Amino acid sequence: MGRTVTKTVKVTLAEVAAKAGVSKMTASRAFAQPGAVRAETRERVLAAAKRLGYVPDLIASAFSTKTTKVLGVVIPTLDVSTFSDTVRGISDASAKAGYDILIGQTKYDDETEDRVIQAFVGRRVDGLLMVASERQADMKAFFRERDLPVVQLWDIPKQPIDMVSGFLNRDAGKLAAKHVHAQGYSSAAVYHTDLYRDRQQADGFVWQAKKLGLAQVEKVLMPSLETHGRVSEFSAGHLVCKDILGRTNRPRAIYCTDDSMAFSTYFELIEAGLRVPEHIALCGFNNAEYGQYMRPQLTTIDVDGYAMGTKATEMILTRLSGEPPHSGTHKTQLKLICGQTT
Amino acid sequence: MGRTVTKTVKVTLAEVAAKAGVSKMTASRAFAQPGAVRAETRERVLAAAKRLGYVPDLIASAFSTKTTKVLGVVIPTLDVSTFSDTVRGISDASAKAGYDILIGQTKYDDETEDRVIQAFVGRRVDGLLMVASERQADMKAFFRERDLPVVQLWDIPKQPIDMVSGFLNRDAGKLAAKHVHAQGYSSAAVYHTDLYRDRQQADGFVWQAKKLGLAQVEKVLMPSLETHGRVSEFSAGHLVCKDILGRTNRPRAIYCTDDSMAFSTYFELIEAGLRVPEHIALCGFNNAEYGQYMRPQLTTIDVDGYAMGTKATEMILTRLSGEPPHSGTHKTQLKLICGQTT
DNA sequence: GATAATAATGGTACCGGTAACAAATTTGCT
DNA sequence: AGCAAATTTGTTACCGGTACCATTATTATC
Repeated sequence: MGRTVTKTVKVTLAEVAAKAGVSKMTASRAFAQPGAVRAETRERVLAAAKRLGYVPDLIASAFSTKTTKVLGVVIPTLDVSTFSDTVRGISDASAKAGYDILIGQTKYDDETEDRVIQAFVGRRVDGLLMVASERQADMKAFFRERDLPVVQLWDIPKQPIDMVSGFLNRDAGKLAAKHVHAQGYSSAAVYHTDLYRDRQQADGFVWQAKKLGLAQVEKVLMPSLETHGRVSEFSAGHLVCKDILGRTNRPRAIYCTDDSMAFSTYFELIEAGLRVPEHIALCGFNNAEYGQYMRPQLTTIDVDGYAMGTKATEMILTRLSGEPPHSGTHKTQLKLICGQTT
Repeated sequence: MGRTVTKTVKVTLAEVAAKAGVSKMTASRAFAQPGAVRAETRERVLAAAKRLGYVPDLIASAFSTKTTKVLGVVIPTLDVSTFSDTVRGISDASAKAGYDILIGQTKYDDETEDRVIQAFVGRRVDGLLMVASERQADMKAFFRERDLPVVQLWDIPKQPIDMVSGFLNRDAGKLAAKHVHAQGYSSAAVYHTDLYRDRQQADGFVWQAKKLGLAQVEKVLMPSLETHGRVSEFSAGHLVCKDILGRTNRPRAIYCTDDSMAFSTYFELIEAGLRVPEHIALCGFNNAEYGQYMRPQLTTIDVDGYAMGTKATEMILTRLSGEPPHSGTHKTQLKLICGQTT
């Protein structure tokens, strides 16, 4: 009983065509344009393909058609859950349309970002979805020359590269401030990181709070939260609490530019003997799931990251289909989720 | 005033070569094998490339070399944070080696899984990293034929397809049971979902608990936690608590096969007037960050998902480099993190 | 039944790199 | 200087699909 080593190294379309007794071209059409081939012929080709275990070479196809059916997703980091819903939205929407996605991290580093973008362009992605970074104007020409559709996410830049699916981070800060004011708190502080988006939120918060006449408003920049190469805003809670306790006149309400920061701050405050919201009110950002299941439920700002992702993908796909997109900018709605911490 | 449309459609290597006054081949080598070209020539080529804005076509390169420098990552879902550390590990390790990653979701559906794998194979990925699913034996031949390295993650299947970077889910359950026993609790229950990995953990937990002589051990399967297409184990807390309260003889300790379940259960229990761990001890799984920053700190089992990802990637890369891999299976260490909920 | 219109199929070239080998140039050595 | 060895550069073919156009088979029309 001889062992049959099936070295089916790789089956090409030519072999399928030969087996089916048709030309390569007809075999190709049987897959790509089923309507352009007689039903009987098509079935013969498909049967042959199945029998031989043919898997079309998408690289060769991409090489020939100049279309990869791949989208590139550029995000700062996979560390935090901030972007996970967005990526999920992109993935779902892409999959539905038969596209695959390449994901690359910039690590908040310009050089790395360039490298990732360069790589994706080199891989001939059909479109690029990237979380907006501060430096974008100079890329505009680069993408336009290549006729590569781009959507920027998580911000609405003043000078967008191309399309946008995001929101104004200043608006998030403003929304938080409005809520703090509406709840009747007369002083507040916003704790934020050095990230562009967070700084924008902090600015918006202060601007709005002052406009509404809050007696005292502060903006507190957290030091770098990097611990052995990882950034975790959870670790900020300790610092936030320490800062608050160290103040002579404590803010009555605080806004943290991320739920993870608000979350850890909450427990630090409780441990320090302060009550939330009786002594200090607390508002986070991004509607993390844990915040909604903790008790008291965390007040936060919901960003529909999933919709932001699907919308962005749809914009790309619409552009690729040749139709003119309805609008180059899609604004994601922000929603304040009032929990029990304010 | 005529509008000058700069249609720099695409610069090819041939154009760069012409500009530099060398052959295509020499230009190619200037990039791929810098040592094989005279320094002066190389610089001339690189200068020409830069001047023309040349971006190498990685599709053409892949087509020619039969090597894409892309790895495929197949995970059940991007919904939950379970796999995010692993993906991050894969991404980091891949990027370091100059590889890019395609990510696809199976949605815990066999057909979808097949489609994703088929697509990745069609895209000629150099390697495949996939979270182990229950059905794998039949794929073995498929991948071997194509000489495609595969690593399965998050489990150590009895009949692995190829390489493995994971752990025995039964071991996680056992570890939890040992801890529960060591803490002196004499009865326990494990709450788990219908997922294969969770069932394995539950089995391990019961097995070990019984072996250690716990008076009473129960296994409780949670109903499907799907809500408008999304699975969230956070929503299980309510059910877990209700189940516990409904019992005549409550388990003294409970193990949830995911931190999100343990987390929401904790708050439900507290709200129901039970104290943790005085009335009921609680142990989760997967060392989610929020669990470590909440107070009381959640007892959990740490899986080094990041290392699992980097290790898996290294196994693939080693295989691709031609060296024989040290071992086909890498076992990720499990570690019990004792918080204050047990 | 003959011709025109339409549908189905086939032939050829090409996408942009690189492998493999050949040719030319430089270097080392007596 | 002269020749072998080593280095550098060039030539050709090819990877596996698909676009484009030519050809053949089928159907419709009078």
